[in-house]
Amino acid sequence: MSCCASGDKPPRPPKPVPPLYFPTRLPAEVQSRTPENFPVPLPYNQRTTYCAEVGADYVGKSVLLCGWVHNRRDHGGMVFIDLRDRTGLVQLKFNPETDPGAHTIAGRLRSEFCICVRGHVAARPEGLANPNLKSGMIEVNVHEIDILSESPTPRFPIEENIDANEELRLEYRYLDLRRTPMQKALITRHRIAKEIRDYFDDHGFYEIETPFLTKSTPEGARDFLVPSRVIPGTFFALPQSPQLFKQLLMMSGFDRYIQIVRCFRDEDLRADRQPEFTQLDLEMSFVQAIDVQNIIEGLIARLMKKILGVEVKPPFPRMSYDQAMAEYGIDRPDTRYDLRIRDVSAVAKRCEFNVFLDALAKPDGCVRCIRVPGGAEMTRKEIDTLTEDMKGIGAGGLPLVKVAQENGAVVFQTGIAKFFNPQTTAEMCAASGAQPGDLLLFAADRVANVCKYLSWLRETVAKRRNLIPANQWNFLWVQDFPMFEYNEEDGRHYAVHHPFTAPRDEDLHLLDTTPAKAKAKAYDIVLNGIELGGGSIRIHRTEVQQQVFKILHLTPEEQTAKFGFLLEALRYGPPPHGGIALGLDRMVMLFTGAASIRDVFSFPKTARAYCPMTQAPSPVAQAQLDELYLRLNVPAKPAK
RNA sequence: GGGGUCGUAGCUCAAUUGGUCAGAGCGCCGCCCUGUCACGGCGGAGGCUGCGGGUUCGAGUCCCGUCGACCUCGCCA
Repeated sequence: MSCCASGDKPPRPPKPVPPLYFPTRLPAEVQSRTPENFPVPLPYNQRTTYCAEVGADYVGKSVLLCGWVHNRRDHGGMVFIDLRDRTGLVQLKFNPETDPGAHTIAGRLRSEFCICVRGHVAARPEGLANPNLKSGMIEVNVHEIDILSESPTPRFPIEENIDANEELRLEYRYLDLRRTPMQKALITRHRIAKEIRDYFDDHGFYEIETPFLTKSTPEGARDFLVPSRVIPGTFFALPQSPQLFKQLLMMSGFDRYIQIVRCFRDEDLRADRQPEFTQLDLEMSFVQAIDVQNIIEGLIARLMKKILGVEVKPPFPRMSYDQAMAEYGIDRPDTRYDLRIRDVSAVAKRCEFNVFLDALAKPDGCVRCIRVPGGAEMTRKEIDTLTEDMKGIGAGGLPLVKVAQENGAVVFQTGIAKFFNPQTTAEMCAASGAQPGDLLLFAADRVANVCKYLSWLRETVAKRRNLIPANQWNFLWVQDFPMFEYNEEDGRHYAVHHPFTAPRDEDLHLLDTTPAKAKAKAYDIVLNGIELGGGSIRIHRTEVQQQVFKILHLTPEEQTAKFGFLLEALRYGPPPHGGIALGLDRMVMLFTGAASIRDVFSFPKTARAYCPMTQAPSPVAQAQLDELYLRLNVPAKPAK
């Protein structure tokens, strides 16, 4: 863009070259001595080392250090500054008697000023070492200082632990990232990524990039769309994953592929979800599930060892999807604690409790429960809170009984105890394994809801009652997922994993007859109840792929329109292949102990996918819309 | 889209049933202080209680709406 309205102006004089350092303004009496004390700016490009690296071996040596003012302790005479960089802190000492010029400037320093100092390193006097600092044995006697840039007081302190509100931290993300825990998280993230690349390089994988501007996928998450300027009325989608590209790379014969790759999904966010996130994506040719699992187990063992110093020993336990759902109510069970789900429908059927009876009358209705050992001690308040929270996730309520002993007989108390007679009480105890002192929590509804409620209860009770052991790393493979899930509302099947997942060989024939019964060659890797990733062996035969598409209600025309390139590629000698994708962000989160995925992103977004720092997303100029042939259709807010 | 928690000084929070309730700690500013490292001492500044309505003699407090943050259900093949 030109800023000149008229063309005939004389050439502007060249702009003065900005000084290499922020001019240090001194009080008059000191400024007059500047040429003497500070003949040239300090050569900040010749840094000796990082702050926390200055140790006993530097004693007596001259050092040049750069960093930020972390803290100032001004005694009127002596001034101490903690200088901070990405390694940590070092104490600077300004002595008015030996270095009056530097001392005067030290008086002007404020938090987060960026400075460069030269001085000599001295061992701290006896008894004055600071054991909390890595460089606490020494200090730097500063002779010269340059203020490279100043800073207003930050809206929140740059400290290890802060409780500033997160929106504010995101608005000033660059300041938040100066904090040690944030730096540690991103540095750990780097180390994990590097370790991953080294590992796969060792195992003969090639990292190959795939497009971000690609084709919208019909199923799965909502796509982020990018309009094409060149072909009006058409759109790219940002990839939800490089799934098809990596399969095509197998067809190209690369045999072993990995990529640490950004993926995009336009869905509502959570504490462990961002709209753009990073996957470790891999694909291998001529493999079965066990081969992919072996590779991943090796990777995880190596990461755990190198990053955390923890030994884990493959192979990891395997669990079928059916078992996971039956015992844990979820396809990613946390096996660090028990609280397993028991089906008690048979006994419930004979209780005069309408909630149970109504549930059992429904199609695939059931009554299941979890037994909380010693849970009878839970207070009324705890139980009421639990009940309220259950309603919050959609349950009608929380039927429960406390198990007690009276005159040598086991009895139920409180809650729905009155619906049990001695006979059903005994049978319920047998079915649930209940002992006196326990609490039984029930859910009665259709299976899907019961699983949802009880898996939530399991996790919540375990957390609230501190049943989760610390420092335990329970890796688990969940496998034998169903191929499809039948949706009653629109009367069709949906892929549980994705439409390219191969059925088990022995279930191939079920695709013709009862596809809902077919199991897939799919596997998820779960750590402590968190899904780290999932993968599958893919379909490499055209006719099977077409059959699966058909079950998914894709007409041959739709198949061609959406996946023609894949079906075509499958004609040209595709190798059997399979792979997996792991959520890198979640992995970093677990390795660093971060509470939120936002803490392992450099610049994350809020729950509304908004960036308080850049204020993205934002409106664009009409001209930009015109260029893309777009017209907005934003509904006005309904007035009330 | 549903449920929950929250919004008061730069930051974190308090303010009894609606009634001297505009408060504290930290931070910030000024002065003093030569061994601090959560330095210390004295003094000071700083507020549209998210925003908009309503009830009331009176609202930070109650009601309605709205905006935003976080958690969660749906959603995320």
